Amino acid sequence: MTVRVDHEERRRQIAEALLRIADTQGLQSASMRAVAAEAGVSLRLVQYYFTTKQALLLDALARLGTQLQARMESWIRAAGSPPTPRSIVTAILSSILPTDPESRRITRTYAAYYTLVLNDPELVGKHGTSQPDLLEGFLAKQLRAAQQAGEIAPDRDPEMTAAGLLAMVNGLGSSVLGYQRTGEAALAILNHHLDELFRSP
Amino acid sequence: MTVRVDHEERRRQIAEALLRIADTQGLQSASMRAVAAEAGVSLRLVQYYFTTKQALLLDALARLGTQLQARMESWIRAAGSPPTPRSIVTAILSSILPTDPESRRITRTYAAYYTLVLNDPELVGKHGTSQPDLLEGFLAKQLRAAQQAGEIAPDRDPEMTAAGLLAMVNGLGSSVLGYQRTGEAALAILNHHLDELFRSP
DNA sequence: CACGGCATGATACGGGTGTACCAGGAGAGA
DNA sequence: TCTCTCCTGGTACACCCGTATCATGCCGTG
Repeated sequence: MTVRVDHEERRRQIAEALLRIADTQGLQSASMRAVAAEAGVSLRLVQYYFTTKQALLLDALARLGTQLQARMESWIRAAGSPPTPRSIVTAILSSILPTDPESRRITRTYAAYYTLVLNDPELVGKHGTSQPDLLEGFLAKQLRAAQQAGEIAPDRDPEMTAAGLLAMVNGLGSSVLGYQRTGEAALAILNHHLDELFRSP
Repeated sequence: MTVRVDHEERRRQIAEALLRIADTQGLQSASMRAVAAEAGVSLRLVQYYFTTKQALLLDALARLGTQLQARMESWIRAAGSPPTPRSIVTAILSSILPTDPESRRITRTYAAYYTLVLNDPELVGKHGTSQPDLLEGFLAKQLRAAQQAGEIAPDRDPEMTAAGLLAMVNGLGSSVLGYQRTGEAALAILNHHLDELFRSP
C-alpha cells in the first residue's frame, strides 16, 4: 500500500522552494523551472506533483497560511499566563508585524500573493469567508471581553476597533516592507495606539 | 525651434495607456506591445519616447503620484470653507480610500507598483524621502493644530497618531481592493476612529 | 518470472517578452 | 534644390515561459 516515495513530503519540499523564491525574488520570479532548481528536482517532477502552476501556487499559499497561524498561536502562548485579553490582542497584532526574519518572510510573501489575487480574483475566491474575517471576529471578541472587564471604554465599537487595528497593522507592515519605517518604529506606533485603547475610562 | 510633434503630449498618452492597463489587468500585463496597442501607436514609438521599459514605468509612476496629489488637494478644497483641521484630516484620509472609480484606479495601480518595488528596491529608491513621509508630516501638523484647539486630547502623540491613521487607511484600502469589505464599510470604520479621536477631552 | 503502473528524465512546442536593427518619409535650414 | 535631422514603421533576435510528449527505469503484485 505504501507508495515508493512520500508524496506529501515531496510536495512540501517543492512548495517551500516556491515560498523561498517568492520571499527573496518575488512571485513573478517563481517560474516552474526556478522552483525546480531551488527544490533540487527536475522540472518534470514539479509538473508531476503539481499538475499545473496554479495548483502549486494555491498549495503554497495554503502552507503559508498554516505557517502564519502557527506563528500567531505561538505568540499567544508566549504572551504570558494566564493570558489576558490585552496580552492576546497585543500578541496577535505584533506577530503579524514584520519585525523578525520569519515575519518578514511571511509578510513579504503574502504581499506578493495579494497583488496576484488583485488581478485574478477567482484564483482564491472560492474559499468563501477568508481567514482575515475570522481573525477579525476573534479580535473583536477579545476586545469585548476587555471592555466588560473595564479595560476599554464602553462606547468603543469592538468590531470597528478590531477592523481598524487589523488594517493599521497591515498598513504598518506595508510601510516596513517598503523601507519607509523600521519594524521597531512600527511596533512603537502600534503600542502607542494600544495604550490609548486600553486605558481605564 | 518647435519640434514636429509634441513630445510631452505623446509621452503622456503612452504613460496613461500603461496606467490604464495596470489598473484593469495588472502591471505584469503591461508589456511594451500591450501599452503600444492600448495607446494606439506602434511598438517602435513606445521605444522611441521611452527608451527602456523601466523608464516608462517610472514616468507613469510619477504621473500617478501627481494624480493622487491633485485628488487630495481637490478633496481638501471641497472639504468646506473655512477648512478646519478636522475637515482637512478627514478629506485627506477619505480621498485615499478606494470608494469611487477614480480612487479605486489609483489605489489599485499603486498596489501593483508596490509589489514591483518590493523585489527591486532601488527602482524607485533614489528619490530620497518619499511622499508618504511628507504626507505624514502634514497630517501630524493638522492634528497638532486640532490638539491646540482642544479638539483632541493633549496626551495623544500627533506623529504616532498620524502614522497610525495613514497605515490604517492603507490597510483598509487593501481590504477593499481584496473584496473583503466595501468602500462604504471602510469609510465607516475610518469615521468611527476619527470620531473617537476628535472628541473633547 | 512476467507485467503493469508509479516515478523520473530529457526534450519539444507554441507563444510572449524586452530590445536592437534597418529602412524610409517629411519638413527645416543651406 | 539639396541635405540633414527628426520621427515612424516593420521586423528580427535571443530568451524565458507553462505545458505536453516520449521514453525508461524500478518495484510490488499476480
